[in-house]
Amino acid sequence: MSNNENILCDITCIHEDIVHKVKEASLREEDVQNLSSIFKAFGDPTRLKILYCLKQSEMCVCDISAILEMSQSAISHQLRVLRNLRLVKHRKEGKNVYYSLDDEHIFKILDEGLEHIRHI
Amino acid sequence: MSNNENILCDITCIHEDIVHKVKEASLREEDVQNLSSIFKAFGDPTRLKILYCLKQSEMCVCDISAILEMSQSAISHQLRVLRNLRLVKHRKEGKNVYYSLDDEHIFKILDEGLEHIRHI
DNA sequence: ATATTACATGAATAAGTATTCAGATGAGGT
DNA sequence: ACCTCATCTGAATACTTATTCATGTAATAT
Repeated sequence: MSNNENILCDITCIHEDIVHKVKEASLREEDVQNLSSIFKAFGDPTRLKILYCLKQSEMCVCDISAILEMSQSAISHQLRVLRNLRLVKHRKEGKNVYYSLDDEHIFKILDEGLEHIRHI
Repeated sequence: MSNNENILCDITCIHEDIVHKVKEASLREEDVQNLSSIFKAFGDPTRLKILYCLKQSEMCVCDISAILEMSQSAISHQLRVLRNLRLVKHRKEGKNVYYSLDDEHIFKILDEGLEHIRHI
């Protein structure tokens, strides 16, 4: 190490070559934020259940709140989060609002996750 | 609807057939908890960066803290979270502890997510 | 033995977040 | 016009969590 590339953390055991290479290949901060936001959305049990419901069928808010046995307000708040992240889309029909998954990728991410836990 | 399957929420617009069918096909609560825990782990920027580093190479704690320019303690705390969820494994060698991704699935989930945000 | 290094850990604090409650909006029916 | 129903929304609260700080531990070097 010897020379001090590391002003912030005074740790001396650094494997310079690896550190340098991996640091070069870092994700852009913007991508990290976007990506972690999406995973965070999947990371709440309620939202995960909602997404899993919508994976099976388009549905209105009251359907979801009936299935999950939770208040309509709680579901609505969570749907807003999912909407803002463009994980779900909605369509108005009379008094009802129908939600569905926005993208095939959402399917895949869900399935990949499910396959993982089955595998443990 | 007429009959009251819905004691918890007194909403009356339920599409009984869909609700019934989707409720049958629900994930087990245990699976939901496990799966959301894993996604939640991916949902923190720091942890996501750590995982992305380890995707490229096995690494010791101080390497990671150098790359992310964060305190060794912060990294260590997060590594514990990842360890508890079995997303990373570790190997001791002298004073150093080397971390790496535990499973091919972790790769895939990361990549699937990345592909998603590239696609927006 | 003593000092140093790499890492782990408990406690504390600050920031974030999920749900509830109360109320608002907007569409339909009477 | 009035009421009901489906949904949304802001505020409040209770809970979770990420980082820091201080300290502990185990391995190595002197």
